[in-house]
Amino acid sequence: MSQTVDRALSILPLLAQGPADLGQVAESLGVHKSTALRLLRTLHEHGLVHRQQDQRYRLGARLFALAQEAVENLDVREIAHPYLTALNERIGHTIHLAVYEEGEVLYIDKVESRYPVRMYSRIGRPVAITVAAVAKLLLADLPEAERRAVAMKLDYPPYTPRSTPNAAAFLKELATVREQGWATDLGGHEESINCVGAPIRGADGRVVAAMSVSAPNVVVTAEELLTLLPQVRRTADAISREYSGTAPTKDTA
Amino acid sequence: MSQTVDRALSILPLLAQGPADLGQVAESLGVHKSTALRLLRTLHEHGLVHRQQDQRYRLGARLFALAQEAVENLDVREIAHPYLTALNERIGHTIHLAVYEEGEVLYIDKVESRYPVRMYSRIGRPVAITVAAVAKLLLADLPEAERRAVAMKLDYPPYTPRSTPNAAAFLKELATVREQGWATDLGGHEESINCVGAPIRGADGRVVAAMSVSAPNVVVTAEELLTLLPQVRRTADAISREYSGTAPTKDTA
DNA sequence: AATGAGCGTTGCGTGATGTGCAACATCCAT
DNA sequence: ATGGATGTTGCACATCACGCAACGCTCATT
Repeated sequence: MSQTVDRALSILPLLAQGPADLGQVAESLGVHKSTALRLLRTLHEHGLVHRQQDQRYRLGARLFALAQEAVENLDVREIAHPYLTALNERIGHTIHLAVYEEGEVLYIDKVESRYPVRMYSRIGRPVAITVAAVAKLLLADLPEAERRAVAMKLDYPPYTPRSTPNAAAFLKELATVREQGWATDLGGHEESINCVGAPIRGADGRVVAAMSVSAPNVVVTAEELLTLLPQVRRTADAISREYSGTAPTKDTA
Repeated sequence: MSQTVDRALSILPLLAQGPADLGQVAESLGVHKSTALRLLRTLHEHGLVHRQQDQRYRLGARLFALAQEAVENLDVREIAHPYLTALNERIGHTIHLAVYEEGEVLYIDKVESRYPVRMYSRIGRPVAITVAAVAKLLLADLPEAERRAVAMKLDYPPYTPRSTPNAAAFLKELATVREQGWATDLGGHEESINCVGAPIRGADGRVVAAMSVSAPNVVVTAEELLTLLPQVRRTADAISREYSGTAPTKDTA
């Protein structure tokens, strides 16, 4: 890996948190100001970084454009969206769509309870990977080796008493999820929130995305939420069929 | 400018056009394959590029996550404020900045006529949503469905004879505003006060905020106030550019 | 005004670091 | 089996990125 590029790219997440001046960037990277300046200039020339008139640096328009392209390349999202809104109109609760990439699980779409808007709320944020239903679905489908590797190097924050406590429990849960073909998160992230989720599969049977329905238990109990599971699975299957081409392929090749 | 970083960043727009394999990347950059490999690896480690099953490279979802995080941490108010005070110093009248949130329109900044001091008189308070210029601008940009839903469940208080009387009239007004890209409130809230406003847009073109200039018609007539429209729009556009990270400065090219 | 602190910027000598090469590893089609 | 196309590795060279130190600038303080 290239040191220079590595440093330059490390600036991006830094600036994503908010504007920063040259000194702050240099300090965060642990390099001399002149070095940071050169890196920032290069990023600036490519439009990834923008300089506001107080001279502080921010992420630039080019990065937003690239992000747009990147998400357009995730064609699962495009295909799934109408199904998600349709399901949302029937059952009303919040619906998430997530993908696994490079050790992370990311929300790539969200349909808010009630309104079909607010699409850009928490989309893009990494998921609470050890507890979320969608995360379990995505990780459960990884090859044994990678699954173990990922599970081992995760942290297991005790969000609630029902959070997944450690790697062993997580792997066991993943095995269950893998077998039954659906997943839940019953108060594992926030005490009062329950989720049920189902996988979306590509033509080769591999899980390419996962969707879930979330609701606070003041609105529906966990048991009631589970009665929605068939609808969630049917929706996920419908998306899978369209994504992998119209033919309702069954067996994993 | 750093050559290595420059080359690495040049890969991103390349991949934005679609997936590419190592050879194609190397050729496009005019470098040896091994060099391209190292750059791609570094990008990969930062999650900016993703390797799909056929080993070709494409843009990574991390880009999306970064952009998302960046916009969440962006503060329109902070960015807009210097522009608002600058405009205020030129034209003197009261200037408002407002955003839409959860069915409401809220003032988030205000520069008082005459004094460039920030007065937190009504900041944070909901706007007279059926008549204010900023409210029209913000609601006009909502998706059709939500716009109708909001318009329907609003009250239409007859502040003055010129107030918006009902949902139908309001929706018609919103259509006009949407089309022309600016809005007015001519005595719709208080008989003697007129406003002209313009939208502030984010990188994706969506309206993230709206600004307006207000003046009592004992100081300037409605016609005179309208002559300020170009300045208001220019200011709003400048804020939009700054907000979305579009570089206004051009020198070394 | 004068002083100084803080910040961004510049030019430069040094050597760490990125570079291309060539050989190797895989895979697939012939 | 054989060849070609593609991704990967290790290495010697010199390019290119590094930190330093000095400069210019703005702003606040005296």
